[in-house]
Order: sequence, then structure tokens, then C-alpha cells
Amino acid sequence: MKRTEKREHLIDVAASLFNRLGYHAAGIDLVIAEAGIAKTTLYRHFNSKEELIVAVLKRVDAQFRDKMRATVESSGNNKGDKLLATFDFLEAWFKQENFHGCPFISAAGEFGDQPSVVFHEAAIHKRLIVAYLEELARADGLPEPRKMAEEINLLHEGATAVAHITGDPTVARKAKNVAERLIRQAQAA
Amino acid sequence: MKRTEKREHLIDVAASLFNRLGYHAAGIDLVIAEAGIAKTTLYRHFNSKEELIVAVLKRVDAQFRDKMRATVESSGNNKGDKLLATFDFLEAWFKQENFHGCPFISAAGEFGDQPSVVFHEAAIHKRLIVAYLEELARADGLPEPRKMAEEINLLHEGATAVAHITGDPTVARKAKNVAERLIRQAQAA
DNA sequence: GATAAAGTAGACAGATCTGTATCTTTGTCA
DNA sequence: TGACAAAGATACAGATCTGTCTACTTTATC
Repeated sequence: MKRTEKREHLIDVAASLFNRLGYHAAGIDLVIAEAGIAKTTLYRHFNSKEELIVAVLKRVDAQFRDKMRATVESSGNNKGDKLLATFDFLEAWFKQENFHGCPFISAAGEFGDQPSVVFHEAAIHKRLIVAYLEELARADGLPEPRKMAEEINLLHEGATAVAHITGDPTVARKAKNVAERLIRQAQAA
Repeated sequence: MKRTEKREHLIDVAASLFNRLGYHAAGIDLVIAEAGIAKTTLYRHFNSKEELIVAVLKRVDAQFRDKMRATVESSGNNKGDKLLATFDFLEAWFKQENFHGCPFISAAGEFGDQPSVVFHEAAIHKRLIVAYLEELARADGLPEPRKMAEEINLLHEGATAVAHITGDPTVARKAKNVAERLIRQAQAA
């Protein structure tokens, strides 16, 4: 592995461990063992565990939104149902072996007491998601795109939480079904 | 304080700390200091921290559903809008000073790796909530009450997550607004 | 008032946590 | 090939974690 790849690999490994075990439960020693690097190396890249967590969240955010975008764009956007395609992305996510709920919601739960950079990073991600949904609602030609984006986002968050707790990925389709009704109703109005 | 009350008070204090700081971040030493009891006493009541967490979740579940029930029953259930009243309960919850997201979602995030009794307890709570919502849907005379309960539950979970991240309690009303449309649509069909 | 149960205080064990210091090895690039 | 920066290995510091142990005190109950 190249030197420049080490940092990226470290972030990926840390993301996986934090996602699986939680941010407090996954210790630095475990991260470096899994990543196959020395502790010195980790602390050369990041001054603290908190900085590592923030880097992880930034990367997960970027990957998450990229994949969602890819799903939407590759879907048959014949009609104007881009918003609905986001639920197909969710379903694929829920079906993954390593799905353990939303990493940002978990982060907010573990670092939500005092104003924390970790919590803040999670909040940024959520804002970006809603902004993207609004963009899709606009592209779909829906009235009140901001309102629609917030409503679709409610269904996203709800589906993610339920899929996590129940382990049932089909909740994505149930949420999509609700979204369909909302969109149809908005179009009729 | 009476002896028998100590255990209850301990659970309440632990619930507050776990909710605020997280289950891993809040240590036993902090719990006993805040509760004003000796460590020996805690470990006489609970064999491990995990047992304490489970006791906390059981209590929070009972209180949560009791309050939701009370809100529904005290609301003007003139028409048949019991399901809608649950969103008023959510809004009141979101407005509380110590609202830090759903304790069960956080617990699932921190103990979701291997099959854990903590995760299991969270799953039980969520099943009970959906069962209650189904009961309300039935009382409201809605068709397909199970399906409606699951859809309302999606909105509950979504609103809770969004309220946690954004800190904006008015999302409860937005979710209620969506629920109104779903219910009206179901009644019309 | 005696007795047994429960609580307090606090030291302690042993593990684990984050983060640092030291020294050696390795990869990169001129 | 030689210089230099990055990574490795590893011991360590100091804090904190869960859980135990001992010894003493309070409290409830008969």
C-alpha cells in the first residue's frame, strides 16, 4: 500500500469500526490494529480521536451523498420521480451486511451533550441531505419543494431508524409508498 | 429518602445521565456520585452496568408509553383523531430541556453489534409503540390499521431524529401535518 | 433494645482508554 | 546511492473504566 493511501485506508477502517461498535466503544488500539498501522502514525495524521471521528464523518457524508446521487441519476428518471429513487438507495443500504443505522444519528447520540464538533458534523450532513432532496423536488417540478424535501426527509429518517431496530430492509419500500402518495397529492393540488 | 425509593431514584438518575451523555460515556462513578449512593449499593441492586442499562430502558419505556397514552386520552378525542394526538406528545417531548433524541435509538447505536440484551430491549419498546399505534388506528376506525400504524411510526421516528439533530421541536407539527393527509386519504378510500 | 439487612466510605485490582516519547526501519526522491 | 521524511514498534504515563473487597454505620423490624 502506498503511503498516501494509508490515511485513506485508516479512515475507512475507522468508519467501519465506529459504525459497527460505536464511537466510544471502538478504541484507538482497535482501530490501529485493524488498519495495520502504528499508533504513532495515527497521531501524526490526527491530533486526537475526535479529529479522526470528524474525518470519518466527512468521508461517510461524501460517500453517502455520492451514492445517493448515483442511484438517482442511474434510475429511470423518465417521469420526474427522482425523489422516489432515493428510497431505492435506502433499501440497498439497509440490505448491506454492515448496516448499523445512521452513523450521524449515532454520533449525535454519543456526542450530543455539549456543543461538539462531532455533533456539528452530523448536523451539517443532515442539512446537505435536505438541500439535495429540495433540489430533487425542484427537478421533479413539485410545488413547495422545500416543504416536500422536509417531508421526504422525515420518511428517510424514519425508515432508517426502523430498519436499524427491526432489521427489516423492506421498510424502505413502505416509506417509498407513503412518499408516492404525498407526491401524487402535491401534484394534484 | 426511603430505602425502597433509592433503587428508583438510582434508575432515574442513570436514565438522565445515559440520555444526556450516552451509555458508554456516562460511567458508573458518575452515576453513583449524581445519585448520592455508594458503589456497593449499586452493585447490590444490579450485577453489572448492562443490567442497570436494561432497567433504565424498561423504566423509560414504561414512562414514555404512559405519557403518550395520557396525552392521547386527555386530548379532545371528539372525532377519531387519536393517532394525531400522539404528535402533540412528541412536540412536548421535543421541547423538554433534556431532550437528546430517542434513548432507544441511541442504545441500539451503541449496542447494536452483537445480539445484546440492550439492543433487544430497545427493539421491544419499538414493537410496543407500533402495537399501541395500531390500537389507536383501530379505535379511529381506519382501514388497514396495522399499515397505518407503521406509517405513523415512520413519521414518529423521523420527527424524533430530525428534532434531535436540528433542535427544532416544530418538526412534530410538520409530521402531524403529513399524518393528517395520510389519514384523510385512507378515510376517503 | 437486639439482630439482620442494607447503606457508606474508600481502597484496590485489573483492564482499557487516550495520548506521548524513543528509537528503529522503510520508502521516496533527488 | 544517500538524505530525509514518514511509518513501525513499543514502552509508558496518567486517567478512567467496571467491578470487588473490607470494615464500619445506619436503619428497619421483631
